[in-house]
Amino acid sequence: MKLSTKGRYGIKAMVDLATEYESGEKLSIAQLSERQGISCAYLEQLIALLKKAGLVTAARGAQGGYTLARAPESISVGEVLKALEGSTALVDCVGTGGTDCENVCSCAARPLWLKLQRRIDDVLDSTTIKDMAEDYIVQREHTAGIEK
Amino acid sequence: MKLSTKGRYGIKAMVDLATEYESGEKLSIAQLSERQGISCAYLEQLIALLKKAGLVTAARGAQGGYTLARAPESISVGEVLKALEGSTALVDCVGTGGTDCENVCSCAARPLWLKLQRRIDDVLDSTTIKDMAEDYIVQREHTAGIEK
DNA sequence: AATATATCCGAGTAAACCGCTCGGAATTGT
DNA sequence: ACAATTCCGAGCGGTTTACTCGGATATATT
Repeated sequence: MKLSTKGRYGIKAMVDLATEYESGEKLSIAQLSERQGISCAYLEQLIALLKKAGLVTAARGAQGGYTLARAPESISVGEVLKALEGSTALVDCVGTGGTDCENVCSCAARPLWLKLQRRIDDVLDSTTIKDMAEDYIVQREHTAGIEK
Repeated sequence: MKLSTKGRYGIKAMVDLATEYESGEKLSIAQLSERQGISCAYLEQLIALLKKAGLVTAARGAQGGYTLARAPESISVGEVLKALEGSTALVDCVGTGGTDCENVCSCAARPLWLKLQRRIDDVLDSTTIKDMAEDYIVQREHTAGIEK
């Protein structure tokens, strides 16, 4: 029942990209990797997933980099997680893609999984990358203040 | 972000045991395995975890078996899951056992994980094995009716 | 045109985890 | 004594995780 680093790192990268959305600045893998403390080569793969899902756009070549494909307030955390992990379903039989489980209607646990999944998706779908970026900026400034 | 079979099978076994709690009947691994369609040898391991956590009590020897250690209404699903999976935390840094993550206060994602975890634990801690057993019994009777 | 800087892409890999099996020791009712 | 059980540790094939690496491709700058 753990979230993998894919999900965690990918979210962090998206939040970081969101902080540059207003200015339109691009961020390269190297920059993102540096700022978030994630391995370059690995991050590259995660960004590829986000790109495939149409969440970020890339500019190739020198001075290239990535930007958010849409406004951060229009991107939900759930959407990002889905792009990275394939699905946010805790149990296969409550995923959006239906189920292979043939005894759904005699499974004692299914009502619980459904309820649980609904709560999870509530949070995931109602939180946007912009919400997170705002928290992040506040935190960053606060930390900077302490270090002075 | 998947729940393993440990958690799923273990919950099913607990629910099955709950249906026999009133009568005081024991269920052997073989019976549980048969009734829930889970491999004997594997189920044995899961039950061992539940026993270690004090959720079931065992009677050894011939005519032995397992019973719930406490009333099913006093056992939350969260407790069972914790015994089986070690923790219900989606991300290590929001687990009950504190965190090893040294940059908690500069992590953009932590507020999200905290919120998400709180929602999950709400559901898990407020649902009891008895609740599930009741659903299960209703379902069983309904299915039996259809088959006639 | 050359070069440096990027993204893109596929392959590989060590370690952990999952889901499960097996063999046998210990215990206890009949 | 015997059969039915729980108890316990070890093993194991397959998948996933969390990476790394090497090189092809694109492009801004000089």
